[in-house]
Amino acid sequence: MTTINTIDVEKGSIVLKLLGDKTRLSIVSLLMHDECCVCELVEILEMSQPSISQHVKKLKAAEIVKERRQGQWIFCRVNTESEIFSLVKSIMIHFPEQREKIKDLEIKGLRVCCN
Amino acid sequence: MTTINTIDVEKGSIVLKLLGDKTRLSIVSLLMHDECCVCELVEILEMSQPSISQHVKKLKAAEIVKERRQGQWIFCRVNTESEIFSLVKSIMIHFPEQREKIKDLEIKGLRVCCN
DNA sequence: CAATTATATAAGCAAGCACTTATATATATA
DNA sequence: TATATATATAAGTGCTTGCTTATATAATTG
Repeated sequence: MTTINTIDVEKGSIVLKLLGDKTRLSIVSLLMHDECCVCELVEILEMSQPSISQHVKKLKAAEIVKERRQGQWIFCRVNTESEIFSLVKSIMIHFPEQREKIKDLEIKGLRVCCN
Repeated sequence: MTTINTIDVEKGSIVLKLLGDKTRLSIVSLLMHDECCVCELVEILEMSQPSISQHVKKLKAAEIVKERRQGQWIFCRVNTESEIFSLVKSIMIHFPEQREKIKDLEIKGLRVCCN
């Protein structure tokens, strides 16, 4: 029998509250399979840059996502080293993949990492 | 390869937002292994009756929990028939079991279903 | 160095939320 | 039928949240 490391309710509820927002859930869903920079998220989600920036900041604070700077861009990805990653992963498998959204960006020539 | 029925972001974020509250997360965690009536939740969580009642109402509206009236008591349990149950289950396995909380109630003679 | 592009931050605001207190409803029982 | 117990609901309140606009910072490029 396999056992899972449990997360305490206090910490877990913070993660769930953060993922309980459509925009943030979409961001994490996008990042599950690809690295994305903030400007790509702005493009895909059709939201203002400050709004996306604030959401990413919250996700980072909760260790749900990680950032990496490359030149003027900040690339975001899911923080797979975090204590809460197993919870995040368990949740995200229930949502549709977003690969096409990123494919669409590539087709439009708006994908940053293609430069 | 096994596939999972996906949930749309709109619907899923509602579930996550609801579970993103410490009290509601505790309620669902308690209900994962036992049926409980509202007054037992009030006792265990040490919160006011209206507050618990309002939380349960929200969980019911989102089809996370179900109710069953027996006399003057309303017994709550997790709605395992719901479309979103697989998501709920995936989440709840990450939190510690709450069986002892209910055992404690039994010891104190406050368990309703023992009557 | 000036202009451009990407991102972050600050301040303000309207909506949502979780509680409270007071009261209503529903069932059980003497 | 009156009282007690369980639960629901309504209204009020302060805190939180997600956006907006404006501005700051940081890296790039001509």
